[in-house]
Amino acid sequence: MGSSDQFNIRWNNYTSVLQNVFRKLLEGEQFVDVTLACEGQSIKCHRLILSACSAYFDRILSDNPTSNLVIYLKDMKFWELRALVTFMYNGEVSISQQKLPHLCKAAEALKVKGLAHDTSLAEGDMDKINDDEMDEFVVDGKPEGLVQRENRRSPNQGHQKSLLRQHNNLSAFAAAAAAANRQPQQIKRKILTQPPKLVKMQRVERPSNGVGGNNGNMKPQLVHTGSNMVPVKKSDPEANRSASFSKEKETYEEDDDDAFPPDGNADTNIKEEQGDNADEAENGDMEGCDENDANSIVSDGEDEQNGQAGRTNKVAFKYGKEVRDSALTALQSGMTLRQCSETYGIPKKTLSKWKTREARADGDEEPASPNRPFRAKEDGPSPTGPTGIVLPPKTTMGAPIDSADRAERLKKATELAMSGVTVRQAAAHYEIPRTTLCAYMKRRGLAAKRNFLPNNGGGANNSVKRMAVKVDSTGEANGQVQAGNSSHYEDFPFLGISELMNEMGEGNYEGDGYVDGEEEYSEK
DNA sequence: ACCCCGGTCTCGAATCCGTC
DNA sequence: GACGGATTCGAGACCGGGGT
Repeated sequence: MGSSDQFNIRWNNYTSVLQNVFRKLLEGEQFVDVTLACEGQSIKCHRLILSACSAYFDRILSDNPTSNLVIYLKDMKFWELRALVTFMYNGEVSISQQKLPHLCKAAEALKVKGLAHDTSLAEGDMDKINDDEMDEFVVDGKPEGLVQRENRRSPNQGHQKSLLRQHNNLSAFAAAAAAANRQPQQIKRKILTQPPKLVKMQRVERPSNGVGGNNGNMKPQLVHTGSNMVPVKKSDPEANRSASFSKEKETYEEDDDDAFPPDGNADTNIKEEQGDNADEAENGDMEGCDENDANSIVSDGEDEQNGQAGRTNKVAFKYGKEVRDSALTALQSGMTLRQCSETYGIPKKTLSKWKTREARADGDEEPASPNRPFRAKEDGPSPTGPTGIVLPPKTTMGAPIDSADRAERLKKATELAMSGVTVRQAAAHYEIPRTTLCAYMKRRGLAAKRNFLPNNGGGANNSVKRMAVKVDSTGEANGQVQAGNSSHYEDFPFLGISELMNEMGEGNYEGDGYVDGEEEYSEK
């Protein structure tokens, strides 16, 4: 590569790191510079975060560069405020279904990005805030008497807990970074009264499975909490202690609104994650099963290289991978289950299961058959690609094919697709569903350039040049090797996948898969 | 040790869509 | 019409935990 080539340096877990930082800043009340209050209680926050995640707060804070600003939110329940703050800092919050409409209305009122539909306040709204509401701010005021709220209880009294998750609050954070630089000067207290218009929430069910879904969708998503939810018995006095932000998340039980105590805390139970990896699972790495996540390409490859049927990080280990490995090592070295359990704080049953599974894994068990192994059809004539490239002879395959054969065909089809034959042609040639081949290539960071037929003469081999394009999380070329760059076309004329991967610095691709030690990327 | 459960995650495949 | 990409859904594997 030439010295002028551009490199895109990416911090794969940037999102999760920032999320952890945000959470710690909130927990420790470090650098807080604004206080939100309602119902006689308050939460110390950061202008930067509020401004980034709420168009409403953004405008308020922009107009009031005051240090230690205290904002009273009239007509808002403290639990709503706390949940919204949690949402803005963590990108997600757990809440009972029956309280969901209340929270969403509050989010709409404050224009919380990721929860409110239109997070950008219309000009008219801004004017209204300034003219009508800001005028009502009073210095050193106390919250007015709570207005009797209308009965907004949803008719749906389901028992399902839900998890609201925000996907893109970090981008909003970056966009509003300038707000952090506003220099506060004086202390004021203000009362925010009537919030902006309320918009009925649209409930969007998260697919129970699948990788597509609504990733990146800013609409509120209702996600069922999983086994990570730790139920807290009401009888447990610890469970009823005052809520604080020193915990990963908060679970709001399904108490009636009337049951809210004055301090708004008694119904707030704490969900505490028990392991580091649980945190990881909650963070962006697995966010919405986002196949487009920057980590996906990396982790995918790693998963497949570890020989565990591509299933290492599919579910985060609750007790942490290091703890798990240490415990297993201890067991293998002769430590009893009981001793190991006491040492690592892991239930004996869980340890036993780990041990059993580890033994199975070491036994070179046959990998599970693919979910839907594509089956070979009867042989047909070898097609000729639109570019005139003569396809290699078809191999005779029985049906169904085994996993090794399948992997081999996928690999060869990929090479073929990268050599100047269309993906469709390559897929058809090796009897692979086209989309399967596309997904296979995508997971390896290989995207076929659009390959339309030449229309202005020239030999097929000259008019259609293909190259590998390393794609980033959004599916766009990340600049390492840009498609459409003629100079790069010169650099990579008709390179096979092996040469391409090596040329792009991926290294160790030797035609038999990505070589990591001895392990080829394997398909289950 | 085995089975079951609810939940999570990945992959394969079908379908739809925009582009040329 | 051909093409590649995005979306969506079903299937299967694995997780921790509980029960037997």
